[in-house]
Amino acid sequence: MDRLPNTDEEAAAELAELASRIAHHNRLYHAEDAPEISDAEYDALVRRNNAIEAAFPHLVRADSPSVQVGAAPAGHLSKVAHAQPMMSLENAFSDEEVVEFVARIRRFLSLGEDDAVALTAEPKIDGLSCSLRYEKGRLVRALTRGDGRIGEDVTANVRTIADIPDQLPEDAFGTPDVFEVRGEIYMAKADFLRLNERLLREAEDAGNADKARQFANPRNAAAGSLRQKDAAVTATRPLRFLAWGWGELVGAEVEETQAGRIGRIAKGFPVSELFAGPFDVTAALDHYRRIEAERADLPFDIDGVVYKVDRLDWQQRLGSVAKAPRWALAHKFPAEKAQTTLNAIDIQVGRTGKLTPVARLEPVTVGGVVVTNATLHNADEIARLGVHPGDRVVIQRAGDVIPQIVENLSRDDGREPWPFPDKCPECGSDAVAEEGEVDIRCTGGLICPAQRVERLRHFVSRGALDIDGMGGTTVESFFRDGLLHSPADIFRLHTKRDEILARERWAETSVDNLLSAIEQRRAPDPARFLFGLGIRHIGSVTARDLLRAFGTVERLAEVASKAADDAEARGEIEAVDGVGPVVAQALVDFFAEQHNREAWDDLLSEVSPPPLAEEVRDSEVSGLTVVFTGSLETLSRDEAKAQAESLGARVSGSVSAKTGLVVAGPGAGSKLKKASELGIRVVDEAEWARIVQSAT
DNA sequence: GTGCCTCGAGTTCT
DNA sequence: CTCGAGGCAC
Repeated sequence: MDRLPNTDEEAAAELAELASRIAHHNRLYHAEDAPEISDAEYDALVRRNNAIEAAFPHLVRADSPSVQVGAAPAGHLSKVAHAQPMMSLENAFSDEEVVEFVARIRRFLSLGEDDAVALTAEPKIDGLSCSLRYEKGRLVRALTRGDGRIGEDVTANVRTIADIPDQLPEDAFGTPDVFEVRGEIYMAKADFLRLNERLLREAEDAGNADKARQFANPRNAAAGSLRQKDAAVTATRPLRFLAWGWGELVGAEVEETQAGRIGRIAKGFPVSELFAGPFDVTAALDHYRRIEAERADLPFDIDGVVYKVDRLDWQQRLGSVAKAPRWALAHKFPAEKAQTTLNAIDIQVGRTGKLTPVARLEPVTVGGVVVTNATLHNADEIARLGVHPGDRVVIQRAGDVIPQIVENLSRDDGREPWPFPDKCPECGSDAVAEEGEVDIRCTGGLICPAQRVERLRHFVSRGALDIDGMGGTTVESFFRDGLLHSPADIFRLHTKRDEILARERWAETSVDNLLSAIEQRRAPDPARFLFGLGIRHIGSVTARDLLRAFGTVERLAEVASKAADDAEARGEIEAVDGVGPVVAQALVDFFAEQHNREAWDDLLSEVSPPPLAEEVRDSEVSGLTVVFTGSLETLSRDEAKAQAESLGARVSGSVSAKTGLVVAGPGAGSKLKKASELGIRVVDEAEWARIVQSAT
């Protein structure tokens, strides 16, 4: 590193420059774009900044990056890509599934009768996964799991956690170039209770006990505490850490087993006392039961047991499927259940007119959160459960989140089934099920205020026009107060500036921001625009496929109108990939409807979606059909597909004589075999990245 | 006609 | 995230 500045002037000037450069790179991370510089270079900037600040403490700027590390502009944390993705785990809910997991591994590795698959087993702590990156033994960055590929930078906050050392102990680790330790940040149950008491006391002292912000459960408390903007607040929160794995390793000593490497990590980090193995399946399941028995007495919340294949070379060979490794499994404890009273069954009307019954429940805590609503899906589900308002029901949170009613304790088949309405509760129109369908829909169409508001919400939603400052709640309240009736009205809101200003919580700046965000959408992406219209069966993917075929929304409308009585036009629509008779009919119906035509013309008098312009770069795969197979490690399927399309290639799911290139990741099977039989070029993910890079 | 696979739609809570 | 329906390949 360069020498430090000698004078205040030099130091101040360099700090100013560093502040602006670091802020610039933070913005790039935040925008989720490919950063311009590597993590190491970024860290060098931050370290340089900190070194100068240490020498010239009186010059620390108000906007200093050291104050803001981990805190990007709007109070959000900056986003950084993981060096190696943090995968999630496949779940199992029964012993049989665990046995099948091992059998699958045996098949995959073609093991003989005598080869035993040894597993480790450890409790799965209910906290936040976090990856700690040590370079040359020093902690340089801590990221949350995020979506697995990109996490949130919580370095400054993590430095306040006592369980996490700043420096890897050299006697156990040496000084590897890169050593990423992964584990769980959590809050112990007792600490959680004390924290809530403290928060309540502090609120009382401040004279607003009723506004005390307490946490619902230890997991939320840990998440809320870690993701603080101000690391000083995190420092006052009792966070803890348990290591369970690792990420990128460069220049580190290599072990042969999971247990071996965890053993070494344990020399620098807390590791669960219940980590055990290697086991055969029977012993692993015994360990599961032991942990389950101790569950209530453990100092922290757990939601299952994780098994991992002990041999690291086997882990390597097994690779991963989609987002989860094949060599690990989370054996979950049975979902927590609770009893409560079904107070009422309300009917919600969705944007397609679907009537969805919702159970309003007497609030009850299940799995750490208070549940008050649960969907009942449709009339069939109500009949299956035989529920009526006033019944006692059993609910559970399935698949970790969404509450569902699993049993009706007051079931009495002598009763008439709950009368599902045959009129829309919002507009009074007939509500009927279409031939062969379970769902009951309001026939009111645009007469129905619920449908109108839901369609407007959909129009501005993130996958559609995505207008900043115009969320679902805003749309709803504007609609209710008559500022908006149809999508086109959004683009006429500028004539109602004073009315909006008169509303609560709308000041000059926010109104101006909203209006300018709306102006930015006068020429919306045509595929998002089409998707936003909410035509049945036309989701985001089909909308884009249609525009690829027709170029502009005007041309699509023309063909769809003609197709009502022109077989040739209909054929043109059905020729689009992924569009069959049902989707084509939905499109035709939409344009045949008078209201829709009027709304369409009105809307197009305000906005002009340009022709679909997909930048197609020339590359060695232009015009070819590409097939992705096996697991992709640095890309999601969607991204890979988007990349291929941006290179003018088509993407297909199966290998045939028409395939031009196969991109195979680990675990590729039959498709890879077929490709080699047909003599098709096969490349790995790294080679694919090169092809994408070299496109012009 | 049968069986994947993909896409659309609806949903809970913080 | 999960379910069901639509599309398409075999």
